[in-house]
Amino acid sequence: MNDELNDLLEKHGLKKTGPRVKVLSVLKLRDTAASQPELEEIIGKEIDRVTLYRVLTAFEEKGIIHKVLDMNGTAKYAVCDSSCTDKQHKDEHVHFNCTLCLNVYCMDTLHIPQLVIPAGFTSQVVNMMVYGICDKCNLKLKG
Amino acid sequence: MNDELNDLLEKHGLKKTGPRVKVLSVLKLRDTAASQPELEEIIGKEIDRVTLYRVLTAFEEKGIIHKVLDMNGTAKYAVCDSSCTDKQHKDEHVHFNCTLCLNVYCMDTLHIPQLVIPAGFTSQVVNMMVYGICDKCNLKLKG
DNA sequence: TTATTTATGCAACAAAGTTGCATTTAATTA
DNA sequence: TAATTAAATGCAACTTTGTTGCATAAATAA
Repeated sequence: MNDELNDLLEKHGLKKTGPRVKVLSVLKLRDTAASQPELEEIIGKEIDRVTLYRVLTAFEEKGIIHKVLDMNGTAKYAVCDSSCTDKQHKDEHVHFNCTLCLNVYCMDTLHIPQLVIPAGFTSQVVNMMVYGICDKCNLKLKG
Repeated sequence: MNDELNDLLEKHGLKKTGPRVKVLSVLKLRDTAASQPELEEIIGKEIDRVTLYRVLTAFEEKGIIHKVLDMNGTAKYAVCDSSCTDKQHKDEHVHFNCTLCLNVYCMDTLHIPQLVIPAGFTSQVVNMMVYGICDKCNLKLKG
């Protein structure tokens, strides 16, 4: 696993530092996107708050992770599909934000429908977020 | 115009207060969504910061306006279609966030495509945001 | 192994949003 | 119309998320 992380960092031209390897390993293991405050809680004070923000920003710029805003406007990050680069993010999938547990899921299989936008406007990126109850919370409610 | 605003407040069971009429009149005249900080700048210190937040929250709960998050995670508000109520928001249209002027437009004519979401998940609201260059900024760039 | 570039940690700051409480105002009722 | 009451406002203080500047430390290159 550590080799994989090192390769990923190297491939994107990032130095292999403690904080970067740690953050990347945490994100890789999750099935939901994580915010800086969440990572801070998971990792603890071994990594500085500001470093977390900078690591996340660096990863995003290099196309290792992508950013999604949750329903509160908090930035959450998830590991990108391996085809992402610093030139182009291929995160054009739908995201799901659970209104109970607040988790954000990448719906990798759901890709965003094409839109015809009005003349005069130019589209760069399209974002689609479904708010609702996730599978785990639904189980808790019904079960 | 003032009659119209009063009617709107009354219809939704809200007292007609100075701050509410003022905020509603400002929002009605705009073609882009406004955040609390923007409203604060437009209106000035005649209305308290906290009151602005509370007025916006009240309007949203009653279905007079709807909330959209811009690319920075800041909440922006726009007047709803008249068919909105506190029970159901009919703001299922696409929003456009200009990456230059940061304005958020309601694309009232573009409605959000239907999605089939995975089993186990329950959808409540769907949000679709297009990021790009708006018509006015495109004119400035090309003209 | 040293030099150089880059990343980290710390402190301080900034913006957006929230909470508690006293005061004022709008609507109600007498 | 005046008194009552419920709700809205203003103010102060606070919280959370995110940013900036700068000195120190660590990773790669020479």
